[in-house]
Amino acid sequence: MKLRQGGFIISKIHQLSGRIFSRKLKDYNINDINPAQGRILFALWQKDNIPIQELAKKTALGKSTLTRMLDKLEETGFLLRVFPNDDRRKILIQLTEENKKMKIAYEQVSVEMTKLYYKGFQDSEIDEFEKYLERIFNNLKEHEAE
Amino acid sequence: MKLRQGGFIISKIHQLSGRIFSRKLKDYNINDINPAQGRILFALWQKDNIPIQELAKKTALGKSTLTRMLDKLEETGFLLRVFPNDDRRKILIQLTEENKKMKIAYEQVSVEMTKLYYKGFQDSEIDEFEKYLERIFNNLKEHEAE
DNA sequence: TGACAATAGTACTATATACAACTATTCTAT
DNA sequence: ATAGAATAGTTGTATATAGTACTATTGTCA
Repeated sequence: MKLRQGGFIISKIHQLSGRIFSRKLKDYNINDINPAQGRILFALWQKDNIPIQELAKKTALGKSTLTRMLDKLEETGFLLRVFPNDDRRKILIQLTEENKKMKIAYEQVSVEMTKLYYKGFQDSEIDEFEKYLERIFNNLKEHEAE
Repeated sequence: MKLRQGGFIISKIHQLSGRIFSRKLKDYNINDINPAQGRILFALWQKDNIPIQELAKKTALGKSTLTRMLDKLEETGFLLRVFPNDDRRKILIQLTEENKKMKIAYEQVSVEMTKLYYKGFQDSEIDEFEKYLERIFNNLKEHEAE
């Protein structure tokens, strides 16, 4: 079989882009958000009012990581823990109004990042690429679920 | 502009696959190799006798991370630091015979991982996907170099 | 209906990784 | 020929993230 190194390259991209991203955040004076928190917010902006367990799946972060990061985001006032009546084991995470400024700045950085990422790509290529990524992610998720 | 989340998914894949990979390593009783060390060896298997700086680029790990991981890999006997005469700032990293057993086992796990990753992919799709990855990695590297 | 399994979240602790500051060496431009 | 810039690597310290063990709650099936 041919030598495949997709995973190797993905790790490298993750690490390199993480460093670039956090430098960009600093340039925008966003100092109180780390990568994990960014991912949490990003997931919540798409849909909030969800339990921690679901957030863990959407961000691919560990539960224990979630707990800590949510603590901090709650302290900063970006979100709330809400206790539903139907199942008192669960906790729902709700965004507050507070995070809207953050969202705007953060998304600006994301756009810059995306431009850098996909420099020289045509839209159709990006579409195709991201479809591949989804397929891989699903493969891994299925494996985890077993 | 359309919402792009390539970076977001890549981070998730990185994290998820990291966890799966390290569990697999455990199953094969490879306990003394962490992700960074795996990446270092993987890079060295392709070409050794290179300075640390170059390894940093090839693995996208930080210099200081390299120092520490190389210490451990040297302790375990998987590699040597060699001091060239022409430039005494440099140190070359050389593999020892010792790591061959490790290499075989590690590559077996890699193959399993790759199968999982690319489940349902045709060879041509993998080729295309990995080309995209390389392009993105190069975009980021260029940006770093500036 | 009650014992035991499953699920949700948290706390403790260990590990992975990086940044910034440092030493040693080499390059460069006058 | 030498002062200052650049490069290679290391060390001290800070942060990110996860695994495991724990508590509380809910589901299940004899």
